[in-house]
Amino acid sequence: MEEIDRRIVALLAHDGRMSFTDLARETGLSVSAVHQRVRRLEKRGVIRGYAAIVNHDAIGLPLTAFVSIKPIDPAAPDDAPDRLAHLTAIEACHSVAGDESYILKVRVASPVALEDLLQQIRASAHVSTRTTVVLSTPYEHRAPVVAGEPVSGQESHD
Amino acid sequence: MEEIDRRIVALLAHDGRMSFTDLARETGLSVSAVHQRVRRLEKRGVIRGYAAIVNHDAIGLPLTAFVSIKPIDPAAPDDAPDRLAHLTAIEACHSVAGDESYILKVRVASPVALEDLLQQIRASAHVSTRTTVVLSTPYEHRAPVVAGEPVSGQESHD
DNA sequence: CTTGAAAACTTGTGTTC
DNA sequence: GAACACAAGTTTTCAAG
Repeated sequence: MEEIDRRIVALLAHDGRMSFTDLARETGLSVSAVHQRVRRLEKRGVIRGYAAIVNHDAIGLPLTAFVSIKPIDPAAPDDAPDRLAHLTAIEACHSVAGDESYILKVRVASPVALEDLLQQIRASAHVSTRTTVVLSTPYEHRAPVVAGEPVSGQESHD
Repeated sequence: MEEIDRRIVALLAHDGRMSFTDLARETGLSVSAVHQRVRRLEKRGVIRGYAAIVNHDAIGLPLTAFVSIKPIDPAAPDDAPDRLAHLTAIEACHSVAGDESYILKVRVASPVALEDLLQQIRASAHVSTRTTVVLSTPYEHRAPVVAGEPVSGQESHD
C-alpha cells in the first residue's frame, strides 16, 4: 500500500463521513480517483466498514468491563467465540497469550446486568471469568497512525 | 432518548456512512426529519463522531496488546493518561478497578516496536507494565444494542 | 488518472400539524 | 416542538478516453 492510500485511510479513520470531495482536496487527486481508491481499499478489506462512535452513557450502557475467560476443561474443544457471539453485550473478543484464553470487552446497563451477563458467559462457553470494571475512559478509538504521519513510539531503529 | 433516536443510533453504529435517505426509509420519517435528529444527536454528544474501521494487518500494525500499568510511586499525582497521550500507538486508555490503575490497548508493527513502546510508556508515566499479547481477534467493534432491538444478556429482571 | 454527465444525496426554507 | 414537502446546490457514481 502506498502513500496516498495510507493518507486516505488515515483521513477516513479520523472522519468516517468525510466526503470524496474533501478527500480529493486533501490528497490532491481528482474526486473520481479518490473514489476509485476508496472502493478498492474497501474491496481489499483494508477498510472493513464505517461506524458511528457512540456515547455509551447516553444510550443506557454506562458500565464497561473487561472479562478474561479460561476454559473449565482445558481438554475440551475451544469454540468460546462462537458460543458467545449471541451475547450482544460483548463488543469484542480477543484471543490472548497468557494465563487466560480470551479477553472480552463488554458494555452493560448496570452492575446487575453485568452479573447476569457473567452467568450467561460462564454457562454458554463453560468457562471461568475474571472481570475488571472500567471506572472511566480518558480516551478511546484513537485513529491509527498509518505511516507518513508524525509517528510516536513505533519506529524501528535498525 | 426515545425509540426513533435509538433506531438511528443503532443504524449509524452499524453503518456510519448510511445516507439520510436510507435512514429515512428505515425509520419511516421524512429525510428532513432524520437529518434534524442526527444533527441533534451529534450536538448532544450521543454520536461522538464517525470512523472507518481499519484492518490493522493491512496498514502495518499487525500486533495488538493490552498493557496494564501501575504507578511506581502510588503517592505521586496520577496524570498517566496525559503523559501517555502523545504515544499514538495507544488506541485506548481505560481507568480500571483492581490491582492496576489503567488498561491500555496498543497497536504496533512488531515485537521490537512493542518493546520500544513499553519502555516509552514506563519512562513517560513512571509506571510498571504488564502486557497481554493478542493472538487473534474473532470479533471487535460490534455495534451496541441500543434497546428496542432484540436484546441478549443485559435485560433487567425486576 | 481524468473528464463529464446523470442520478442521488444534503441541507435550507417555508408550511402544517 | 416536530415533521413534512419542495428545491437549489453538492456529491456520488459510472462510463469512456
